[in-house]
Amino acid sequence: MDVNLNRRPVPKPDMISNPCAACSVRDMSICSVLNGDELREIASIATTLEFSPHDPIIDEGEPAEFLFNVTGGTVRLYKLLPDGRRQITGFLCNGDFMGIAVNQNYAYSAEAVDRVKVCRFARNRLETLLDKYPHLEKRMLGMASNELIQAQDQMMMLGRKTAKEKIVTFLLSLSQRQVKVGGKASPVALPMSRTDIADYLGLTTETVSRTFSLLKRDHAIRIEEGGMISLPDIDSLQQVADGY
Amino acid sequence: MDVNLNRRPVPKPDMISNPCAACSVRDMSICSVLNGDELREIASIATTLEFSPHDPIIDEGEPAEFLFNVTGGTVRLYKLLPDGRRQITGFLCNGDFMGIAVNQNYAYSAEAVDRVKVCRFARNRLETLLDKYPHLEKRMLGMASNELIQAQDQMMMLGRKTAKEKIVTFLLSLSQRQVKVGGKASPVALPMSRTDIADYLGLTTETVSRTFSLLKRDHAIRIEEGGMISLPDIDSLQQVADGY
DNA sequence: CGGTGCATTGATCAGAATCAATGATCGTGG
DNA sequence: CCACGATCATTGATTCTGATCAATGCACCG
Repeated sequence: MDVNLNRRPVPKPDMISNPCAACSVRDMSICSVLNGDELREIASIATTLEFSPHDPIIDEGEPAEFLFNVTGGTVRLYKLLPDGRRQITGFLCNGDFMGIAVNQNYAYSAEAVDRVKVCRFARNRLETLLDKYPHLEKRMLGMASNELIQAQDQMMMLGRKTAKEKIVTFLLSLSQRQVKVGGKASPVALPMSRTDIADYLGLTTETVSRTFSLLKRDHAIRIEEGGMISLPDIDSLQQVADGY
Repeated sequence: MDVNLNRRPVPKPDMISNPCAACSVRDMSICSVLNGDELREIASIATTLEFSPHDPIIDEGEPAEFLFNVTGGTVRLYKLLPDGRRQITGFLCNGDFMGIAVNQNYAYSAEAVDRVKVCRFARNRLETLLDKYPHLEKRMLGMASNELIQAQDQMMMLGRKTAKEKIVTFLLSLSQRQVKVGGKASPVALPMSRTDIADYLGLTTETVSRTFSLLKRDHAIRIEEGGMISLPDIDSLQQVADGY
């Protein structure tokens, strides 16, 4: 997913005067509701950062000083129990906003899955902007609503679906996400490890692996070059995911 | 949707001029940020309704015409799979807002657990008010944030906790809720059935029942008059809930 | 080449589900 | 007022899904 390994892109002229205007994920992010001047203003409080795989981005419990917009790569959000059990609450990518669910302190941790680019805002300065631009605040509320809906689907998955249903639901959600950002539905990229998938679905790595093997055997999925997974019959997978 | 079975309550005098000012849950609800005039205004677009146990309040998939504030009783939010498996995504009570996680259509269903009172707003009229009063919108965003944090805790519970940990976590959350609305921590009221608890925790009724028996045997909980559950040692229960 | 980390596969186990029966509670009507 | 039925909760016996324990395979990299 945009693994820009070595060099960073050479800034184009318009990126210097108004970098956010040239942002590739602007349409999907909170920034989609901002006009040119507003974009310039938000650019002035934004810092772009890059993270390597496994780098921590935020730590649960720390003061919530910053909010983030993911502009490249994949981020995992997770919580830990004292004995080390981990629940990944979501994978974020292009355009996703990180830090809505925050009071004084972060309620979860975040790490880079692959090479990640983010846009970072100081919390208090972003809040000033929110006060100034109610339509930005409205946009945030809209994004929070969507996250809540997703969270409920996730609860259904964790509480009531079988291992097979979970895996298929997961693959379909990745597929839909790819479509939403303008990609193809079928060969799905899996940047995260089996352990990550397990901790997201409430399973173990072994069960994830076995379930993949099962789906392969039944020709419900096929492994392509570079670990991409193709979904030959999305409709029938959707039936499986919904428990029919 | 509007299943107001018999009669509605007789309004008291102050409820007529400004019913919301007298609302017992105002401090906890979205309305806490509104002043006298604003309260009068929101009152003008609000309808109070009552529901009996098991009455449907909203239906997943229906157009999201209304939003609600719970002012009494307990509401269960849930989603269903086609084969009938149910996941309860939350129990709402006094002061909770219902409908943040809503686009054009409701993303979940809601039913009355016991006798429920709500304040109902037409969605479009409430949105007009949100545009007019940015601090109300800010309040909504704050409530949405809190719901997201809760949702993440819920995911951790569903995905990674054992049956015993789930039940104890659940009891403690009820206890904390009681404290938040000004009640006592220890004898906890359980208005919902074992089946509801099971569908909330991703368990079966039998497992819920067995786990209660286990906790009773170990003197971790005690059943009081009227089905109230007392928690003799909240600190040690907290240890269990956190998986130590 | 050998090491390290990740994925797969196998064997066994355990926690919770399922199937089944009994018990408690409550509302209703005789 | 009691008896009956309905609903819900509890308990027991058994099954089964997914976890755990363990070994092997595979790819990447110094």
